[in-house]
Amino acid sequence: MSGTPTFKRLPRAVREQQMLDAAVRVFSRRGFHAASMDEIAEAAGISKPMVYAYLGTKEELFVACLHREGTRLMAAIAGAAAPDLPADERLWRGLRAFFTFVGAHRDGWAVLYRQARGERPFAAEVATMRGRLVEVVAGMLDHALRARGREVGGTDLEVVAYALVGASESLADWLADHPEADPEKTATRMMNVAWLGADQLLRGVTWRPPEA
Amino acid sequence: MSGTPTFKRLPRAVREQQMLDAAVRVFSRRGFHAASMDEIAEAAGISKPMVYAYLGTKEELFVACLHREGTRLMAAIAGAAAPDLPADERLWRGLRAFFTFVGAHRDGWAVLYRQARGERPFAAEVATMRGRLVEVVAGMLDHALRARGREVGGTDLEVVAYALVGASESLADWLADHPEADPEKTATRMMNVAWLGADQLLRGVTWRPPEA
DNA sequence: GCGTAACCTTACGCAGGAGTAGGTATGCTC
DNA sequence: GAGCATACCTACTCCTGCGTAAGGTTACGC
Repeated sequence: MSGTPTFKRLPRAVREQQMLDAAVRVFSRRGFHAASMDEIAEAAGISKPMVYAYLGTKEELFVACLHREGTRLMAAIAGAAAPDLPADERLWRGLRAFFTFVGAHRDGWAVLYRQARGERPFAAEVATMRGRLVEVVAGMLDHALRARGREVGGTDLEVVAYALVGASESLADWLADHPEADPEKTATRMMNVAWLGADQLLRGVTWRPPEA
Repeated sequence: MSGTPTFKRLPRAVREQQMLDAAVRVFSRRGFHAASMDEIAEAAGISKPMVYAYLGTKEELFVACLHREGTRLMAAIAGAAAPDLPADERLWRGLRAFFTFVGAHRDGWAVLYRQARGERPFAAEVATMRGRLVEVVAGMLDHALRARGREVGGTDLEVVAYALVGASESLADWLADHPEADPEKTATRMMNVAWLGADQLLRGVTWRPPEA
């Protein structure tokens, strides 16, 4: 029987990556629960027991996806935003790397941001990653503040950083749904909002609620 | 058999609200798929067939939750941000209403923001709601711009509005996880970031990427 | 050339959970 | 107080999809 000449045999490392690719694609569209292991196996061009043999249960497979995509994303950002640059330059490079990455890995982004957030066992994983990002941004702001001889409460700083990260994520999500949009231009827009606001804050300008 | 004297009979409208309350609570914790109709029924103090009789299938039940919580949220914001106020005042009141609502309806927020986003059939629903919000914010910015004799491209405006909404959502999510945090204070922090940045933009200040 | 290990398959067991059938109790109307 | 509609229940059916058992096939070392 040589109708379909039984696909080539491949070394484990290669197959694992193929499986992860397929899993990310399927998870991104269907979500964790609605995705079936059969569909993932088929998308990977392999049979189901192979997936179990190499990557473990469905949950472990999802975590593996999360780790791979998350690590790649963080590496892209960290690689771009060298710590010895001035704050605005660092922010700019980080943002550009971020949006470029999302533009080039829409599925991975969808898994990280849309699917993993709500599902009980995975949310913590993502939260930790975001936490590291927030810390970096907050550290950047703090550094810039001290350079200007000013100081701001830790929580305030953290919350501002959180807002900036959130805005970026949100724009990234917009980008993921608009394939025609330019990542670099999106990064510029984000930079406009983020930096102009942050810059004001750094100068000591603040807004206060009306007394009424 | 009067061990548990079979709970009181209640009119349909009341039971429906109890069921929705329970559903929102369960969906917010477990997500759409992981939540079981049995658990929801039990949380509502009722048996499963009643849920089907009143609210329909699981999917319809989820949509009903989405609608109720979404409508409440939008009403809270719209009721606070009267269109005849100056832009900053409007933004401030809208934000305050938003964060107050989220602080008081954490479960509803979790369903809207964490659970409904990824799941295929529901994401569109939420996207539409967010779209309306973005439009309102963009309209506000546009109005403020014209009042200062300036004008900005539609896409630019929309993207900035999107970023502001995203940052707010993100902070709201932070708030949902920090019961001790004060909604009003969070709103003030958000206003600081949003308005200072927006204000700069309105004045025509922009940031440009370095030529390098 | 032959054992052995790694790669890969078909075919199944089994659990959990969506949705329903069919029946019971309670209040409301006249 | 008979009849009817509405509120409510227990106890099923059936399907989907996770995870596995048991067996075939290709490469590689010696």
